[in-house]
Amino acid sequence: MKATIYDIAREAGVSIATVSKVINGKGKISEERRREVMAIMERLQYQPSVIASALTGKHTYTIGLLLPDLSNPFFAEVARAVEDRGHQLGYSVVMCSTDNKDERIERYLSLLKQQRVDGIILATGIGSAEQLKKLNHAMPVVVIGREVPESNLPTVVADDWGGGKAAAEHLLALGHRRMAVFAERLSITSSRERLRGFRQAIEEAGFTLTDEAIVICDDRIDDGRRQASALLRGSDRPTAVFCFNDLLAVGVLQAAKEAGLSVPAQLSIVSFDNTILAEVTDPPLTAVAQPMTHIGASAVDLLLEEIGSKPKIKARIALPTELVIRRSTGRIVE
Amino acid sequence: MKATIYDIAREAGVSIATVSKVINGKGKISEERRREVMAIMERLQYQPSVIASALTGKHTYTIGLLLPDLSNPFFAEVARAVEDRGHQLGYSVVMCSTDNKDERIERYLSLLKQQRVDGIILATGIGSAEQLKKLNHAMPVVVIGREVPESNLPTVVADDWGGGKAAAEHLLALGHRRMAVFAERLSITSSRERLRGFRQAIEEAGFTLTDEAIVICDDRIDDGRRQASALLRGSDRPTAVFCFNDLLAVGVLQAAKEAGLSVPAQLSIVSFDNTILAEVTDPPLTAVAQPMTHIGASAVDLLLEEIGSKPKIKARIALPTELVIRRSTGRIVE
DNA sequence: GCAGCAGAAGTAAGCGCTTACCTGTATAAA
DNA sequence: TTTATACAGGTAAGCGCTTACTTCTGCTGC
Repeated sequence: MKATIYDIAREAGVSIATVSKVINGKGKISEERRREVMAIMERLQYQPSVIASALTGKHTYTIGLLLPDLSNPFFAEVARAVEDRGHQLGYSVVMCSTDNKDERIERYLSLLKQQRVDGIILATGIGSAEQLKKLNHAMPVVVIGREVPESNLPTVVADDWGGGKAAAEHLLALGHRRMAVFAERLSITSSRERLRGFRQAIEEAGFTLTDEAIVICDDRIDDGRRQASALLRGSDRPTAVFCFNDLLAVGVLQAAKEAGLSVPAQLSIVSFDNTILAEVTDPPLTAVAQPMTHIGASAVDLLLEEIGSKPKIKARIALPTELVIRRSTGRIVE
Repeated sequence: MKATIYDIAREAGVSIATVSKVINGKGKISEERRREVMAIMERLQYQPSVIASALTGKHTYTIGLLLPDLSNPFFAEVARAVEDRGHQLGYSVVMCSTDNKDERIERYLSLLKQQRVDGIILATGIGSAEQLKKLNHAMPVVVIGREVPESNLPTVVADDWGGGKAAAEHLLALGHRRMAVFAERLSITSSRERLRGFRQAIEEAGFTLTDEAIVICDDRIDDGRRQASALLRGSDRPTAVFCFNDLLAVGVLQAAKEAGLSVPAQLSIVSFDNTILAEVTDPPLTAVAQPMTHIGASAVDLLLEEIGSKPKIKARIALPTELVIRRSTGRIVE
């Protein structure tokens, strides 16, 4: 029913080796034969089987993308970029939303191995450097958005430190002194870097950021809101908060409104990521923009390099962030 | 380097057929042997090659999902659901953002065929019923969110008609009479159904919806905003608008604010989809909710049924929508 | 006029599995 | 004891490709 290389060969009166060669542009084939064969492939709507060719030890032209959640706009955007760049280069990409759960990660990894994907892009928290090394021993891996200290894996990250710093400087320039930070788990390097940059700018300005001012949240709107509600209730509430992603920022914004605080007159909010959410709230969010498209595309490029080349130059790409000033930040109006 | 079925067989002192049988739970194998073999697979970290088994004429355990854009929250949500259900059933899913461009659709389809995916879920506009039939001739297809009149393909849709009707009834109950509709291309059935439901409710109430009140937009915030700006400028502007998705609704909301109109006091907005965007705007949007998770999961179920069974019962699933009332709708305040 | 060679094509051995079919053995039926 | 029979397992033929190697022509160059 479906044409195979044999059908093409028979129809063209040549051997399957010849057909294979014209498909892959290898070996010496006369221009004449090449045309004939191509014409027949066209006529029979022949689609070479990636499956079969993969079995011969080559590539499957498939890569896996592990991320926490596809329905999170940040990751959706990155995923879109990975997909685009991948397809552009002839690769399919298999998406895996892990919810950051070890069990799911295990399952997906196993599935991807069975599918013999050519490599994996990890944008999700995976256990130890140890595990990662083991994984990388099995197949090429590129890590997005996180440094894995001792793993020496190719990585693409945003300039988290610089982003944190820029956020602080912006807020300082507006006269803010009492600030809070809403962070996801500080176990991941990107969060720590954002915090480090933020704190450094504050200290350089001669102020301090106490540990109490750091709130750890789940990566969800409602958790941001819940925790912000508590924080904003106090009389020594901050005049500005820096959120480590848009979801948290939305939560904080909602809490502020519920508490009757006007943004930015009484509370300034700086977010991180700059997904579509930042444009849609009211006021729209000042945010440290991550180059999501760039991140995704770079990860693919790195991965394919890894897949293709022997010399394994473990690259680490850091992409610049950019502070996008919108209306959620301003001077305090007494 | 990577263990194969031969390695397992050798190690266990059995034939590869036996190993294959224990892997797939077929044939008669003594409990004892089974355990032995399993233990060895465990020890050698054996991962059977889906590639190889696919070649034997079975499944690749991969399905393709074609959608317009992964970074659109609506589709991201559906994609997440498809992915979840798919993985749950042992399938990988390959995402393809088509931007609704024929050229991209073609490329993806060809890629998916070469990858020999077991089936395809189509959530994107594809040309004619003709093309679809041809595609379905090549492999199982399930269509999401659209009826394809003469194709007789398994389909999962939301109750668009009911959603449109509910939107109108809500607005009518609030006293609105001059209403506009912001729609994506009316060439797709779901848009037409929403419109039909909306119009029907209006007519049943004894009013009419003129063609001038129907604005066709691209599926983007800025296009919604641009067109809304023009519409809201007139003195005979509507008091309520019904948008066919959240992106358009956000655009309309932004335009309203720019025009100095307060929502809902001077303009009510009902959206469709109920993605995260609807919760995040200010005011949050009253919206006809689509059961995105349910849609995605059902599509997978339908597809796997299609893949597995001979008798081909072409199902058509219509899932209920639900009006979620938030603060973007209300009575006109003179 | 012939060795040497490059160009063009074919041969056949796998890649890692599944499966139809065959074999050998212990048990039940005759 | 002989024969049928279910069990447990093995044999080997592919699935649709790639590729190292071989073969056959027709030229070059001396």
